[in-house]
Amino acid sequence: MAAANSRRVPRAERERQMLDAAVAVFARRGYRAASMDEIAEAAGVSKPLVYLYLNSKDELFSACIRREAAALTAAVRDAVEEGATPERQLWSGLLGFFEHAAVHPDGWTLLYSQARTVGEPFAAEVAVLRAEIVAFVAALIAAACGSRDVEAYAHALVGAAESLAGWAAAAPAPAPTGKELAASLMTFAWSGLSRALPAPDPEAAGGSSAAEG
Amino acid sequence: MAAANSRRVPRAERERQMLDAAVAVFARRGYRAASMDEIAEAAGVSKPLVYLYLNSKDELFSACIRREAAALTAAVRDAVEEGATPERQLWSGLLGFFEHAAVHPDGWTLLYSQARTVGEPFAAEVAVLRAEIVAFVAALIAAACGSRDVEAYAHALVGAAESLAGWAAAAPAPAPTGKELAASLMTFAWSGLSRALPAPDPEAAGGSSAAEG
Amino acid sequence: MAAANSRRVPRAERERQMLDAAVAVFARRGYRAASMDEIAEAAGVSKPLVYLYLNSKDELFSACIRREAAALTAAVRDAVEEGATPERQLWSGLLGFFEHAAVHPDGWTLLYSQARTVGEPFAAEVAVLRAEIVAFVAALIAAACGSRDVEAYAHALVGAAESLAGWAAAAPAPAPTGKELAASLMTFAWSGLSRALPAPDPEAAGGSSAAEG
Amino acid sequence: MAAANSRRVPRAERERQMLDAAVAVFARRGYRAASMDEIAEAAGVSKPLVYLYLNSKDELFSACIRREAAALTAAVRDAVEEGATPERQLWSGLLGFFEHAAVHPDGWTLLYSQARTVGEPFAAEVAVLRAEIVAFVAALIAAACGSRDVEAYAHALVGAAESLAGWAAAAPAPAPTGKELAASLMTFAWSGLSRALPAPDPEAAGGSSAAEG
DNA sequence: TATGAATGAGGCTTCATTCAT
DNA sequence: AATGAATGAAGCCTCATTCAT
Repeated sequence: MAAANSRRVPRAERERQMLDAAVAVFARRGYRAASMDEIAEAAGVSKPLVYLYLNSKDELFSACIRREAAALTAAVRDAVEEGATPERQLWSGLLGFFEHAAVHPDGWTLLYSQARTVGEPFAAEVAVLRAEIVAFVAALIAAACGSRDVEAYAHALVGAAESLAGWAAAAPAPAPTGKELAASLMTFAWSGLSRALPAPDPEAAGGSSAAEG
Repeated sequence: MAAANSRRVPRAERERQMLDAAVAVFARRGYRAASMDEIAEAAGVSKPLVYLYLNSKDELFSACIRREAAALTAAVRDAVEEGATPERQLWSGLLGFFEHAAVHPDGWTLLYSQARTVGEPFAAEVAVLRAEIVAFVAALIAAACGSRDVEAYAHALVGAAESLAGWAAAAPAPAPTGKELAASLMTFAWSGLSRALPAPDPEAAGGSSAAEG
Repeated sequence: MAAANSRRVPRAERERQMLDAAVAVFARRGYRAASMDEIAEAAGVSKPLVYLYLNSKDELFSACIRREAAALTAAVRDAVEEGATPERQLWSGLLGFFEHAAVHPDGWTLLYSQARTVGEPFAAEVAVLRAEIVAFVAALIAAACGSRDVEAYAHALVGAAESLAGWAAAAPAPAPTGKELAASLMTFAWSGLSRALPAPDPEAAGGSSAAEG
Repeated sequence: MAAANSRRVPRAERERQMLDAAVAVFARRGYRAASMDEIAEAAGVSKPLVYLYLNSKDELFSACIRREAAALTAAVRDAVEEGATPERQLWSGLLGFFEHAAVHPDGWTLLYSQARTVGEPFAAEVAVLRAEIVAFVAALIAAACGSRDVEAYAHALVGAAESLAGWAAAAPAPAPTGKELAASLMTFAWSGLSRALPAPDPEAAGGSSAAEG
């Protein structure tokens, strides 16, 4: 009824379809409110098949988290320009993050909103992911500014990025692009952290919003 | 059995007990996973009494949100030094926010983590609260910098504040104080927004005057 | 639908009704094939009430076993004439056993047929009960005959009693009475064990079938 | 995966494998708790093949009962020394029974414990088997003693034999041998039934002649 | 001969909610 | 003001069974 799937699909593809459906439903409803019935229908299969392949609601949710976390970290890792200045690395990482969040809003919501509020053991999985990101950002900040209080700054920056991603996802039609968001956040934060910076060159910083928009 | 409550408590007091219990349970478990049984037991009353006073799980949750939102906005409003400079207003508001969040972790979790992830109609109530805060911050930013992109900056700042509050709540024993958090955030953000600031050391940016006490 | 129970029954009585129904259903269907739906209907209550009072199918089954085991051991213990000769004690115990089994066929079936074939942990509970009975019988045999191989004889005697009880339960209309069964078994076994017995006096032995029938 | 079975096995062999697996699983778990999945895996084949050959769980269980019942009756029939005295016939039949039960514990459990507790129609099949055995024993008793109450005695004797077989199956390491069990039971019962026997020592009662080997 | 893919039906359990006192 | 007794509805999960190859 949901999707006009062809019968007799190989297992790997079915699993992907199920995970797609599950991510969407979990993101929209949350872990508890999502029903396996709804997920199965969204995937276009019967409930027992979901259990045959993914064992339980817990394991299904966990598989969703792991898949989306892997996709997000891969997107950011691939976006970061290795070898560039810390500032430029941060810029490119933010850009990768915002663009991934824009393209995969369900995955983003799953990680950011849902998985963190569900109790253990899921929250722990996401906490690890977030801690890695914070540590990465903290390292960049330390490399660039040698600032004290690096951890607080990193948490603030990550929180700001998350907030902007959520804002953009909920924004009406012409939502801010990833580039605009990254530029805003760099302007907002970076020049504050490295207050010595003379006149933040748009190109060096990754592009100010004025130059890019 | 849960709490050795005396029988025959006046209604207002009983309602407060119930809301206290409900906020704690909702914060810890989330809306769906919280059961009316657990809430009633935590409040030390029978379930029918909870229904007699608060009508339904939905209304109970809504009442929790409203009470905690009112408490949070009151705390911030009371903390803001009216008539001061925008910078100083922001500093004092952040301080009020962090201190309230530290003292009322369940209320903070309820608003920040749980109410936002539950579907409508609750998310809307919290979204309104957040929008008000963002608008207030945006106005301060505009007054101080005349910056374009004010809305993005406001979202970033609010997200940073939320992230720091969550970090502090989860931090081990000597958690950062509200003052430290506010100072970090002001340093991180404010001096970035008004790049012209001469010597943005934490004290100068965070509140140099009598407000420190 | 099942029983025209009056509403609002005190808990203790409701629990008894539920256990009665559960013993009957478990005895007839076995643990796995019995459904909580059928038990609830047989008890004349809704399923949630069964769970409210008895927690789970496992615990319900366990409660049935314990209740029926206690009833059976009490019936046998009360029937045994303490201080009498071993032979007479065995006779009176068998009589108590057969009469209890005849009056409580569901309880008997539950213990003898169903609980033993279900896996752990239930089988262990019944195994303990049976071991106690075998030990009691073995002691009587030893006291009376000083026989070697007492344990094997006790197992044989208990098995014979169980078989006779099952036969009587399944027999058509004029089923053998407890007295007849006990007399048959005493004739069958006792005089074999104490082959020295000269001419088993019906009264001393508890009554031969000819004398009693 | 379960058993490294070679592909393309002839049907008769495959059916035997399946029945072996099914008897083991049914004996261990009971009819309801045994799953076709577990049976198929234990047999080292896929589930559809089990259905192709044996049609349904009911028919599979029925086939198991019939095979094990036939094996048991064949074992007893082959063991009985035709033409010998009733006493000797009973002795040899018991010996055959105990030895078969010891060698085929799963088959024995299936017939004695599981098939009888499952509802119709299986219980009827086993009831027929048991009735035949009881009738055979009753005839021997009648032939030997001319006793009244022959049916009760036969039920008692069969029950005693079953109990001893179960005891031996559950006994620790040096379990009683079939010969020991048969001797105990003959001593216990036979000399009781025919109280006249002069010196019913186990050897005399159990089989004094060449049958001992 | 043999199997990977798939499902309708049903069972255990929990929960928000109400009734009668 | 307060509660013990009770239930309709819904969710997670498993199982016997079949289809298409």
